[in-house]
Amino acid sequence: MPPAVRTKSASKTNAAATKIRTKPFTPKADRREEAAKAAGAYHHGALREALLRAAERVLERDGVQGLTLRAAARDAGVSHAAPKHHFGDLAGLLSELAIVGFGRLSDFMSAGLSADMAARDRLDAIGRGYVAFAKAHPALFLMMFRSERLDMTRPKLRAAARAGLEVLASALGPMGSPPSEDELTLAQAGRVARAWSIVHGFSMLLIDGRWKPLLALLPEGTDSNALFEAVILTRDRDLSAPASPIVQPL
Amino acid sequence: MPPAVRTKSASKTNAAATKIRTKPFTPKADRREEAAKAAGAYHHGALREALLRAAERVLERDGVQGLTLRAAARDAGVSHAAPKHHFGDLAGLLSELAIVGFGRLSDFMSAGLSADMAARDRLDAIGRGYVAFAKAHPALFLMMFRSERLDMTRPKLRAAARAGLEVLASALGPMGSPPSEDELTLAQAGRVARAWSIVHGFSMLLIDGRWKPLLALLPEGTDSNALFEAVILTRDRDLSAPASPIVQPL
DNA sequence: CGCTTATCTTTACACCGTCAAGATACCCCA
DNA sequence: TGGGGTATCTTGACGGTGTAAAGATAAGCG
Repeated sequence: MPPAVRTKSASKTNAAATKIRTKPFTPKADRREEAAKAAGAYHHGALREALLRAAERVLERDGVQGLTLRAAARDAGVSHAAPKHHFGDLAGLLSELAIVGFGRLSDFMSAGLSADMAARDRLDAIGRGYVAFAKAHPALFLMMFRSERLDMTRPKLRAAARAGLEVLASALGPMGSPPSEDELTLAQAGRVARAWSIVHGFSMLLIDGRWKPLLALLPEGTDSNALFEAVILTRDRDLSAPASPIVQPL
Repeated sequence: MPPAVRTKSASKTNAAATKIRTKPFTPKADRREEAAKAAGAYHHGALREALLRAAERVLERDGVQGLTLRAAARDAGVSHAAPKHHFGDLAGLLSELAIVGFGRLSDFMSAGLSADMAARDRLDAIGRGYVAFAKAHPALFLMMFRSERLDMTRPKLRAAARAGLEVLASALGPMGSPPSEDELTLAQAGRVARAWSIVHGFSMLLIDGRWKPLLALLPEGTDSNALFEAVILTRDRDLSAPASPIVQPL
């Protein structure tokens, strides 16, 4: 990897570099850790949460490549091996962060919903929320869908990832009840998969900058939001599904 | 990073580890480099192409995480810094590999086409090719859409990436001529973006294993191909576009 | 034949993840 | 009240990585 910019707070432990000292390390309590930490204590007290916040800061600052265990530890003001006790390894830290990310994604998806919306308006709103989340937190979004760096065996992560899918499916019809207790028709699954593919593919390509050539062919000033609205407008005409308002209020 | 498995060919230079030797290194010509290399020569002769092939082998063997400059050099049987001269840095190697990947993706997309197909059949065939490529070369596909590891300023890479988009767009109507010379209506762009989003999102989620929870709810034995066919079946009914057979034969 | 240049190796450095050992502080129970 | 056990955090080490610089070799060409 390239030297990984290290945008700030690099020279933090080299001041007074005497090796002999009574208190080891003196972790420089000026690092803003709200009040959860006991102001310079050897034991941090809330290092786990502090590391998660630090990891997210690093993610937003340096992107998905810049988020390393050591960078998160650095940003939290602790030693490079401190995360080990709380997260085990890098996949552990990323997985925990991905869990909170999926929660936030669900919030974005249901943010534009109101109880009196028609079924397809609900779907549109959820899709807009999905893309808005990807746009607001691109690095976090990418990280959430990089299975090779996550630990997908963690039940809480699997559950969090599945919850997002269910928010989406909830707008397309009853997805737990109809034929048998928990069997889906292929047509139902196709609609869910289509909806998810559209919003996910659009988001991925947006983050990766792949819409730029297309936007360049459009009238001056057309942005990605307008493009996504155009995608929505060319929607399926045949919601031949029940389309009944069985959708639970959410 | 974890020790990066290093599946084979690890003990290759430690035999006869005498530091004094007339011929340095003796790169062990048994590495199969077809005939392009002069059998153990100091100068490889075709190292650039050999490194690209080696990189692709590593990619298929160890995934997108396992592909490093040193791993590619190892697999090609040269020293770890050898790629520098040909590719500059890691982004250079990955970019060159991505270029051949985009070419192959285009081949997959047009593989199922025939001249007498209706417009929407062409679109379906192209989409199936897109997903088939992602399934056949998942690691390469992922790498092609990881802009942070690529060098998107390279004109050849930009052109290669754009070519894929144009194959897709060619099935949706004339995308270079209609209103002005090179302006697109928002509706046209919306159809292109929708089609690309669907196949790309489906592929990404497929590689990442995100369809498993959905497939588990479907009748026993339903695989991802069936799911994608279901996605296609719930297609747009309104191809209100010209739908004329202006599409060039390709 | 000898010089120039392209190609490849060697060495070195900073950063990475992870492990093992040690230091410290908290907690709980005697 | 104190003391031991344990959770937490630091230190140091190892092999991995990308990449820069310097040296060695071969190829090409006058």
